Amino acid sequence: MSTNTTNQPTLDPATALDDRFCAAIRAVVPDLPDDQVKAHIGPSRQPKFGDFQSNCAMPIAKRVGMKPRDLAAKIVEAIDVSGIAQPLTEESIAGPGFINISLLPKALGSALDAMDTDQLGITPPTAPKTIVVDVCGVNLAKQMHVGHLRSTVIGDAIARIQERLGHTVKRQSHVGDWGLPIAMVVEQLCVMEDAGTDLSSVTLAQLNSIYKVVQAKCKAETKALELITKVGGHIKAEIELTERITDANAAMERAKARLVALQSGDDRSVKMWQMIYDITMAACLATCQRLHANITDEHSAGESTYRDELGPLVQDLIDRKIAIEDDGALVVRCEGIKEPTIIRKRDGGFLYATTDLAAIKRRVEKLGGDEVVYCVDSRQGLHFKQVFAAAHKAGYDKTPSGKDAILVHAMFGTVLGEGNKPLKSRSGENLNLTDLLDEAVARASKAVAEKNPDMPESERSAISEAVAMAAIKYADLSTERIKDYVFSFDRMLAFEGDTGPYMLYAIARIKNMLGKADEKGVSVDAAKDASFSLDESAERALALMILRYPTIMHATGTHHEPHRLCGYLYELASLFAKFYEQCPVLKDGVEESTRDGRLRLSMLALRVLQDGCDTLGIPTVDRM
RNA sequence: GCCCCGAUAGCUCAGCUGGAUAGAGCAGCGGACUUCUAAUCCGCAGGUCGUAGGUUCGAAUCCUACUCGGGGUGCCA
Repeated sequence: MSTNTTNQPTLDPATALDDRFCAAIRAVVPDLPDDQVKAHIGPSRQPKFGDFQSNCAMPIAKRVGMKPRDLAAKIVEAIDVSGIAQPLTEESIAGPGFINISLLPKALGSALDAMDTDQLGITPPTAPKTIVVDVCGVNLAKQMHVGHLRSTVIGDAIARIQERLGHTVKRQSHVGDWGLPIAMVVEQLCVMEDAGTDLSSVTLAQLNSIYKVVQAKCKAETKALELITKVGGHIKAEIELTERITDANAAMERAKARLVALQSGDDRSVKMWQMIYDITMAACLATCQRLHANITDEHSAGESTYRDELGPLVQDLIDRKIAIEDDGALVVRCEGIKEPTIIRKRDGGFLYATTDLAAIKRRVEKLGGDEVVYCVDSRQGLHFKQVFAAAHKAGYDKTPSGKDAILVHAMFGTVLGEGNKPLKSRSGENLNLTDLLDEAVARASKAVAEKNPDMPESERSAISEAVAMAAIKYADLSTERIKDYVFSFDRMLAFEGDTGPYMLYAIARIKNMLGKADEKGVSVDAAKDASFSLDESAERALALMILRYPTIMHATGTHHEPHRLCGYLYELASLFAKFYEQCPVLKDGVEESTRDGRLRLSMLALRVLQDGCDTLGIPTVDRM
């Protein structure tokens, strides 16, 4: 595949080389089918081999029955790389048939010039798409826990990346705000109010404990009773259990009745529900804001908003014989999936698959999604496989233009703690996200205070907050999302090596340098027109890395894998640190043209780092 | 039982969709701050890429089987 599949002019010299190589291949092997004309251009693994290499000779030679080195020789003879690279010769061919390429310094400079625009080489797509991203997904009356961290942080990053690429993004938070569990809480609050409890200042933490209590209360331990009855002889235990089950059943009945009342719009039930909704969302959206996740009220699309769409949807599926009755339940069967998708229970109730079908329909038909990306836990894998297949069978994935929308489950693994077990609090419950963030900030402020003893308290706390969020978000984003990852404060906030703070440090250093330039009377503005300084190997390495930015951004977007961009930014920051050590900029004795050329290179590196962090949703700081 | 996912240095992770001698960061050892921020940089050491086959010029990467770990699997979400 050519690197330039999106018909966008890319400034990466790799693209230009790609074109020249393809032309040469066509000239040398005219009969080769188009889909096999591939230049296989990539950056060199090692600087001694040059800047780029083409691996095209080996696969093509095999096709046409030539020796790879002979074919490479012919390509080298036929190719015209003038204006881009040093002329290619026999010497450029190495190993089994690699063709090594060194850019002309002039070409490297002009490629950087071309990239030095507001867009940093990422040009708008010729056909922008509308992409719906399912993020966050909190539940009413429940505090956010670590499980929500990934959906929020990764989901927001996926959304930002598509926005950066020039697509229209619509975030949707599928809030769990409907159904029996919520009705249980509503019922309990009604009971409490009847008993004279003042509910005007209830917090989410309190709702969370009420949620747990009512869950336990309604859970009938029928299995335990069966067991005891079977074993026999435990009359007392049997009576106790029977009583508890009777209580639980009664509580369940009241909850079900409350659900019916809520669904039919009963005034008091709805008011109580609204109160729970408001309290939950206020707290959760505040946490999203703290995480620098662009998720607000307007992105909330709770399950409750689909309530009037479920009945007609199910009827539609029945009418078109897509859904069939099976053992009293209504199911959709899809080819290649053993498990049927149940969309209506025997008792007539709908399930989460039903709501998700309605969500796909709305997201494609109403929101105009060409692509819908679900950033949800990998344990939902089968569920989404079923729902996507069912939606396709029903045609709910048809866009207004008649094409099938792309449905993607961008799944992520579990956050693990010590012993590689899912991260829990000491009491064994889900770890509260706010507590986790507070802990990170507490640790960050220690380090910030240590490094900056003279800094005013207000600035210090702002920096601590940003550094902590950057550390947590980078840790979450920088590994392949499908894998489980081990959460460790010590590693994240050691602030050394491959961490969020490393990136922030690189940015702060460049900004500081630019500030120093002003102090020294060196005009940063004037340096913006200087020609890049590219003689030193550290400068070239940094420049070549900068040029890869657009390509990396596209790859990150097509795969919905933020860790690709993280890895790139770390390499870029790392190359800048090397450049910083090896190439003095403002120090005495640096020639003016070199100084300005290095200033300009630093500024461009800064802008790419800043843009990359912004695109990932990682906050940055001016000092640290 | 069936299905999905994972396994790479002591630890935590990359490896750009098949390329040259498998790379980082921690931890360990040794160096570099009167000089643009040492939250940095340089060097040393550390590997049977879970196992066994296969595909080919070439495999951590693709195919098959197995082992171990995680998850899912008809009326919760």
